[in-house]
Amino acid sequence: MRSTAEARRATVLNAAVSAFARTGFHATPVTAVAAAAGISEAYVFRLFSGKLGLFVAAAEACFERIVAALEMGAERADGTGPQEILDAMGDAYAELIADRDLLLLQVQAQAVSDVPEIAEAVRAGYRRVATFVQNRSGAGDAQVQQFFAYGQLCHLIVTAGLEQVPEPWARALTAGIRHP
Amino acid sequence: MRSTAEARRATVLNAAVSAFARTGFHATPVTAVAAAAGISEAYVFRLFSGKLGLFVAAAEACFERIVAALEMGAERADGTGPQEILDAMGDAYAELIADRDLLLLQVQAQAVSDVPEIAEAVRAGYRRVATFVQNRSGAGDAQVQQFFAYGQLCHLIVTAGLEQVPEPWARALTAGIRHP
DNA sequence: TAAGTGTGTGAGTGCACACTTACAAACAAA
DNA sequence: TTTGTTTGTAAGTGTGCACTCACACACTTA
Repeated sequence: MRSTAEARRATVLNAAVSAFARTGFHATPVTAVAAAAGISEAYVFRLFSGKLGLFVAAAEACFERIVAALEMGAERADGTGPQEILDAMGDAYAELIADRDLLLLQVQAQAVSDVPEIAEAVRAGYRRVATFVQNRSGAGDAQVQQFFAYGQLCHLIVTAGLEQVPEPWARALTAGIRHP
Repeated sequence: MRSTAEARRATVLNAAVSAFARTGFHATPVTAVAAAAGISEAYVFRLFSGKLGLFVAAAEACFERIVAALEMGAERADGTGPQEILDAMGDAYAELIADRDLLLLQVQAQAVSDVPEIAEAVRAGYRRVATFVQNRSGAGDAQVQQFFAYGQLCHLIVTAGLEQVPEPWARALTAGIRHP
């Protein structure tokens, strides 16, 4: 036995997050994530229930990591006020722009939410993230809403590569967004 | 001659916007948009240079319509101040939630922006929309940025169907967003 | 009427890819 | 050593789909 199935599942999941983030659900063959994980395609199908199951698992892992990143951010907040914690979380989230994977996978998942299982995973993920942000920061609805609005703006900035665009309209959209 | 190629191109484009909005680039066969347009698949390929060209054309049409919708909104603004015009545009954009097509196609296009031609179309589209918003409203960078941030939040609300979710976190995210 | 031009399609072709199956090797327990 | 279980794969299978091509019909012009 080379390794346990559980360990394999974890490495496959990592590969899946990256692969699906880059090329999306329909454009990433499971051979690609199998190759990235260093195992055969057939074994991926044994470890996960089809491509859809793999994608849903990757999405769940994605939201899990986002909550972890926000928690890390909140811990190094300057103060204990809601807005201070929210700002610290925002900085932590903006740093994920370096990763790209977690940002992009959310966009990919939203795009394929005509598949009911994926839509449910997206809702569950945002439920998890949003309730965490509410509870951890103690902020009001309007503040939380603003937090997520600017988070979504990050998705546009990353997917369209607006950081690289020197024109005024792009500067306006990216102003104040931390880049690492 | 049943019709001119130009007229056909327009109806195909309408069908393409709807079809791609729902199922995205990779998951919509051009047979689907051909069927929706009431013509053969082969003729679609004669009217457009491949599936990619069709998608890019659809995306461009999408942004064109968005600018038109914002213009309509701006015209019925209460006052002439930047924020008043911006708010009126925001209401107009929120009404597009009823359409879904224009909202969703943006999400789909962003998701496939690993294809260079599509990324460029997205940038061109947002350049068009953002400069229009800037010029037409006369608002400052921060206001414009906020406008787009909440616009992107609309995309999340629509794709995840958050309007239908009665839980507090979803209410927080959707608060104040006009539904028609 | 003959030739030319624009509109339209049926019937392929080839390939990518989701998923299966038959099989093998490593390890454990008896 | 034998039997069983888990990890792993090579080699298919079937299907969906992007794109092509040969061909036909409508309409115009000389």
